Amino acid sequence: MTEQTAPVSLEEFNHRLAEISEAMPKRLRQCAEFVAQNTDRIAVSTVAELSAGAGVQPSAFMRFCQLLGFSGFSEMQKMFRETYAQKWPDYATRLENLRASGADSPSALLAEFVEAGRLSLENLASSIDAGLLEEAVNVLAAAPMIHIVGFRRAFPVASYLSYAFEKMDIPAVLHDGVGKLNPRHAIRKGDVMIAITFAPYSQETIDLAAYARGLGNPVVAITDTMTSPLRRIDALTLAVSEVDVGAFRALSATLSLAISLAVAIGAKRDQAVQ
Amino acid sequence: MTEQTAPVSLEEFNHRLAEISEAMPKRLRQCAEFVAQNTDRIAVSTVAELSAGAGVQPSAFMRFCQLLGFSGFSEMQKMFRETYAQKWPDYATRLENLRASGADSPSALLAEFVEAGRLSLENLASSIDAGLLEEAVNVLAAAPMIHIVGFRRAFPVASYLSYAFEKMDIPAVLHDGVGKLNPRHAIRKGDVMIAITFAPYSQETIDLAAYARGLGNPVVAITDTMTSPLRRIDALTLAVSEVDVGAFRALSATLSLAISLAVAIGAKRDQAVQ
DNA sequence: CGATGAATGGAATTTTTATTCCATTTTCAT
DNA sequence: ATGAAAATGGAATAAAAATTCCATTCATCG
Repeated sequence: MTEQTAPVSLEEFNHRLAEISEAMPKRLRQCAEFVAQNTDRIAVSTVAELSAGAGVQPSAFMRFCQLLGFSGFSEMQKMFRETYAQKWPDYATRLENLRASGADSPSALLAEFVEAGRLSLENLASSIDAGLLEEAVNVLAAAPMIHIVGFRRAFPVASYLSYAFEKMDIPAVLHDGVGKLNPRHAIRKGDVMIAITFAPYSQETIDLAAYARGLGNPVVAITDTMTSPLRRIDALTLAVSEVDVGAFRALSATLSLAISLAVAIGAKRDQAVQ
Repeated sequence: MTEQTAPVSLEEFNHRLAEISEAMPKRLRQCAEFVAQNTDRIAVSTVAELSAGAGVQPSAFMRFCQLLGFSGFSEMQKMFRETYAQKWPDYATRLENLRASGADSPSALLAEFVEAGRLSLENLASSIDAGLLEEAVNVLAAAPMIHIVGFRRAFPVASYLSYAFEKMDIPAVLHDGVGKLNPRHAIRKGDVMIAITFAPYSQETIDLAAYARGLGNPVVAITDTMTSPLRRIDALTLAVSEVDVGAFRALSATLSLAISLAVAIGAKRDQAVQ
């Protein structure tokens, strides 16, 4: 009376999982959640390991397998082991495969961007000036209000920072240019600004940063080179260089820097409060 | 008196195998032969299966494992399973250590995020379904208009896509929720939507995607697991899992996927025009 | 052509892992 | 609140797999 369907492929499996995982009791949903996020481990793990990962008892995991239509864990694992061969190759091989799938196929492109991202991250880690970064964190952690500005390619970074600050209850405004309002009046003396811009530098960002600097406020710049125009206004400059793919440039390194900055500021503030 | 070396990586393993397989007795050479040709099965097979495949007795296979320097088959298999599995398990621990050792300086944090970003990119490369990706590109390249929706943590991704499409002169609208206008009327039959959301999934995104789907329009989802609610509305789901640092999660992999998608769409459209 | 030591096959044993069962707790409708 | 049904945890049991052991075979050398 248990089985209705027994998924025979990954797609079927995922489909079924999505289909029924809503209507599951707590523990079983935990299993679904964990499995969805760690599908690749099923083939090489034991019930004990997986159930521990999901934070449930082995017996619960067992029931989960049965709910999906398998007779038990072994049968489910068997399905994954059979489809395992393709997933096996390691990162390098896999990247090769993606590349090989046709010069300008989406997957080949993805492989390029992944590689570029990894290189950018490496660069970032080795080129960042720890002293400058720490100084920026200190200045920002002490700020009564943080203003964030960044347009065009820098806007995703700005909005991500804004999101992170909101999550951590750190007062921050994102100057997003909506409605072409003049945002300058929101900037008070003592506030700190994070200005983000890359070549070709957007004038609005530079202007706003210059204005803030004119008030004597500190400005932290996230930009692409040390010779960026933000340098001229004496901003605390954090330089990130992204490796590009053809004419395109991703944001992996920049965003990693941004999130680190945000979390470090959050940590610092918490310390200060205690 | 058994062990001399115990290989700890695939390279070491292959090396050792080549090194000693010359001087092996018949049955053990059969094992070596078979293993060299079916390395990928080791992680997911039993001694019985492998020995049968090699045409020898389980006990012979056992001796083969020991000759290679392992205590037995289990130890050898463990090596293969670990090589395969993604490396995040000890992440929480590492962060603990970081905190404990007082090394939660901004640069240490940055190092963590960089590492997490690199792992996420690796995972992305090895988990993406090339077929699905291509399908998504095809659907989007043919769209008269692309609608992009993503809030909160997904918003940077959405805005980045919007920027990329603008650069490439691809008609696209970013539904940014400004002014709480009801954006549904902008969606026409035949348009395609890119919906981006991560747990905890934002209702607005799901609703809008469901609405578009209700019109019969295709929806491409960028989300975190295969069990995401977007799956339910039968969206073309591209799953990306980001490795997180403590409670925080960057966007390296997601953005790389997004930019690849955008550029691939641009390329495809250019082709079509010519 | 034997004697000796390495190699082998297969069964016995041990260990690990999956699965079931049931007492207890939680949830929910009444 | 109260009882019925569903869900859960944990231990008991069954099954499967790994490992060892030893009698037998095979190759080698005097």
